[in-house]
Amino acid sequence: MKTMGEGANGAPRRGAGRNGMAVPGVGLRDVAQAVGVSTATVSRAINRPEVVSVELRERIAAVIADLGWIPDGAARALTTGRSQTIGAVFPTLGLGDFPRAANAIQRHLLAQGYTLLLACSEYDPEQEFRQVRKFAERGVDGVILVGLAHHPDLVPFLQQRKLPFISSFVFDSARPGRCVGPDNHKALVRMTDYLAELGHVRFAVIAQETENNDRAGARLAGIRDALAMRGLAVRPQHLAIGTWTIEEGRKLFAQVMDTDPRPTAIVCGNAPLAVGAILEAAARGVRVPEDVSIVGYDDIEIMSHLPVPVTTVRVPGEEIGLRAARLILDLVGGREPDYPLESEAEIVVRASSGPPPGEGPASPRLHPAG
Amino acid sequence: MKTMGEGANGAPRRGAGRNGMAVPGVGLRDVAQAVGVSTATVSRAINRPEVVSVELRERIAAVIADLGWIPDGAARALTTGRSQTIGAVFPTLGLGDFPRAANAIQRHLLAQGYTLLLACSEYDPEQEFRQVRKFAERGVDGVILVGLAHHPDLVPFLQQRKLPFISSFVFDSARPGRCVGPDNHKALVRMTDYLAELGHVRFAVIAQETENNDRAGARLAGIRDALAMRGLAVRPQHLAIGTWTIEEGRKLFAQVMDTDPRPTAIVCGNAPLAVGAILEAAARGVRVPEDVSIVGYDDIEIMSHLPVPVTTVRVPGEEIGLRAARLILDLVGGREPDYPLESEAEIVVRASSGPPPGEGPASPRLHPAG
DNA sequence: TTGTAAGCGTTATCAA
DNA sequence: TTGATAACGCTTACAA
Repeated sequence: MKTMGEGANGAPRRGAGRNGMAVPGVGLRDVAQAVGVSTATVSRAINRPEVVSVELRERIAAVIADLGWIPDGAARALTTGRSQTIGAVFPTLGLGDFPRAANAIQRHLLAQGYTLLLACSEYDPEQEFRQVRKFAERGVDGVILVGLAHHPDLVPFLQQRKLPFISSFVFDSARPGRCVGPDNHKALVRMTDYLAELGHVRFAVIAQETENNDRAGARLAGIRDALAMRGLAVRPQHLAIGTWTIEEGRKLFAQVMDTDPRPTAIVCGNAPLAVGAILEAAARGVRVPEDVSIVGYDDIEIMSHLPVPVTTVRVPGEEIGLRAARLILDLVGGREPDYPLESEAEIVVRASSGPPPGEGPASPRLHPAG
Repeated sequence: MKTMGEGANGAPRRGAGRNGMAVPGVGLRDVAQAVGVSTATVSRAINRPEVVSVELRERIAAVIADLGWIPDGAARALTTGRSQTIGAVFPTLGLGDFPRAANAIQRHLLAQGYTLLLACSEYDPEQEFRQVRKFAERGVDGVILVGLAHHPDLVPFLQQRKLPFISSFVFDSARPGRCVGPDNHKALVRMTDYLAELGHVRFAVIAQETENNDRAGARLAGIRDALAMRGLAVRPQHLAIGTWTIEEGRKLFAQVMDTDPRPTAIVCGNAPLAVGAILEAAARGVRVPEDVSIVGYDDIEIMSHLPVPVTTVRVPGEEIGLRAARLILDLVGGREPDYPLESEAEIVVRASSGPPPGEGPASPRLHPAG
């Protein structure tokens, strides 16, 4: 068993350069050597500059730039126990506000010196869990999730490892401080109330599967609860569950419209479904909102540009992303958030919603799709 | 100076548990101790199982599962010099095929045990460079870029560090083996030829800024070259440059249509611009394709569902993502790719394109927008 | 303000 | 097939 002997002898410690990471062959030691100081000093110069004399600090900076040295994140993570890395798992990147939020998260993290690890669950809890495990392996300092419904082992896993995590795109007053987003239930209560006040009583819902999607579930519950307050309910044949494509929206729209009695208002659970519904209505010659009102969820750009602009719930994806990033960083840093975590989900009223057809002088209903 | 003394004495080496990474307090050593073997053996059991006796391998696996140990990526990266991590910088996640491709990359990387670091450049070369430097710091094993136009220092930076990198969403026969994607120039030559053969001679183009976007530049050049072959050119007032929103598409459509003579065919440089153009045409009562043909780029779902389905260039984003992932992994592993790197960009003809209005019996042109 | 040297949790090189 | 142990490149007490 021999001693470490490292600074002691200028031994055959490092040749021209091993590969390793950053710049092949240039490490902290080389910088230190070039400047003529110890590695500790160089390290301090980057991490706590105020503690190093100005003159030295500048000399060090010059050499670092000159050599093009970049600190090795792995080594740094190993010693500090922090990777300066946050993992986020989204259901998908191709839907609604997710890309916007991902972008915002990434931007804020970068500004704070953090890097985002991004993964998709494809609405599969197993896959989500797998991604999170991978993140843990990569040593992320925190995890951003979407929604509250996860693999049963996921939360215990995170807790056991003392990994801070938050849920985004949801707000649940029961879990303050760990959620950022809108209250999905409340948002759809409002939307439903809005339609009910317009006079609608026959509601149809076309939405995503709620199995592994608590947000979709909360929205559906919001509709039901708001209707129940008025003694109303969605007829079974007026409830159509599917995926999140325009194609699907067309299909489900057709499905709920081919019923008797027809609904007078259709609430769509996500943006593509709403787009599909609007487009299918146009294709079938169903007038919106004269024959039927259609409302959506998520105010993506197309919503306001369709031939019939769509009344929808505006979820501030950008804001949610920013707050999610701030919150997880605060949690990682052991700080208490002092900003609002619930995002207002605003109802944006556009041309696609109006009073039901039977309103006022009982006008004969058209059946252009028949 | 003292000796390492580690296995020698069961010294006060590790208490109940430091924080560090993975599971607080359980490391490779703990597993080894629990099984009653050396750390080396446990390490081998995970990395080269075939070299460890079956009996032992199983015992080790059991203990690992039991203790919930997850190898520390930082430590692993430090010793191996590989982080099992790939960085990708996209211009944005909210446009065309990027989300799809990102998704595909991520999926393939995960399947190979890699993790994706994702960042956005927002079409800013400075920001792209910054992101790449961050990646280098994190020790990524390879980098996926979009396009060929970058910050002048970017490629030298990558090369100096011997970091493998590829360009996606482009194909340039001059740089075989480092690009995956469609030949943007060729795609628009084809599209332009298609329109020219329909009889069009007055072309308008509404497209993105080409400053930091070689792909947009290549597409524009494709249009110009194809026209030049026929002795044609885009009139200055028929060239409108902007961003990538539906709103912008409407505006630019209006702009090029408010000219005299009007174009008979409008080529849009990206999907939102095309959507905007189609929608604005509808709003203005301009008939498509009777009054004007409109074609786009990127076959996102909405393209085929608009009131007038859009003729467009279908870029196989999923395929590009998958190939990008394979290619960068092959480069990292020192393998030669044996699969095609150029993706066919197919022209999908839909209702938005047809012969120019003046064709055949010189019919009087309508000016419904006037 | 700077230097010394002990780790951080793995992998990998020898030997056994 | 397994074990002992020296790195890996950095940060951080502790000393000076």
